[in-house]
Amino acid sequence: MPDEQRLPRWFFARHTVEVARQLLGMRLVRIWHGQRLSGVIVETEAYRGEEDLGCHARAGLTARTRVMYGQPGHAYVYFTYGMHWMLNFVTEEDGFPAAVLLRAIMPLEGIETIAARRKGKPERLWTNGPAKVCQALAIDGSCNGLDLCLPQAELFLEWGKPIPDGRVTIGPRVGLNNVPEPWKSIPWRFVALEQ
DNA sequence: AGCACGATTAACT
DNA sequence: GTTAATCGTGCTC
Repeated sequence: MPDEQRLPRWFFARHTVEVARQLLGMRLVRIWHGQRLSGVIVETEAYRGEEDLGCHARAGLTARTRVMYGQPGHAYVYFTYGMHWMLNFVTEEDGFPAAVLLRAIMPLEGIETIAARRKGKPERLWTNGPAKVCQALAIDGSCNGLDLCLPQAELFLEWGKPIPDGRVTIGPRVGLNNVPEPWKSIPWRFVALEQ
C-alpha cells in the first residue's frame, strides 16, 4: 500500500480528545507473518497529561510511561491484570504525556487469522474490547514504542471513512471506578454506532 | 495494594 | 435476552 494512505504524524500531534474522535472510522493495520490483519476503529478513549488522574502519567515519568512522554505517532503497549495487553497511540507534542486507548475495531482483513486467534468465540466477541483487539491482531509488549509513521512499520493506521457526529456516542471512560472527579466522568470515550 | 480487563457464572426480565 | 458479581494473573508503584 502506498504511504499516502497512512495517517501521518501530524494526525497524532493534536489535542488527544480530537485525535480520539477523529480515529473513529480509520483503519488499524497489523502486518503479521506477512499478512495484513486490519479493522475499522469503532471505540477509543483519550488519556491526557499528569493532571488526568485516570491516565498512567499521573505517576509521572517512569519506565512504563516513558513512551507516552515521547513523540506522537508511536505505540504505547502495556500489560495489566496479569494477562492482558492494551494498545494506545501516543499523541500531542513530544514531552507531553498523552495517548488514545484503542478499545474496539470491526475486523476487515485477515478474518481467518483473527478468527483462529479468537478461537471458539462468536464473531461479535472477537475485537470488542481493548485486550481482545490485542489478542486478535497479535499485539503485545514487543510492539511498545514502535513508530507507527515509519514506512516499514508492521503496525500502522490508514485513512478510512470518517464517522459523522450523528453516529458517535460520547461518554465517560470505562474502568476508572476509583478515580476522583472530574476525571471519572469526563466524556472522553468515543463509540461509533453500528450501521 | 491496586490495576484503562475478560471469561464465567448467577440471577434477573 | 440482560445485568451484576467474582476472580485469575503478574506487573507497577
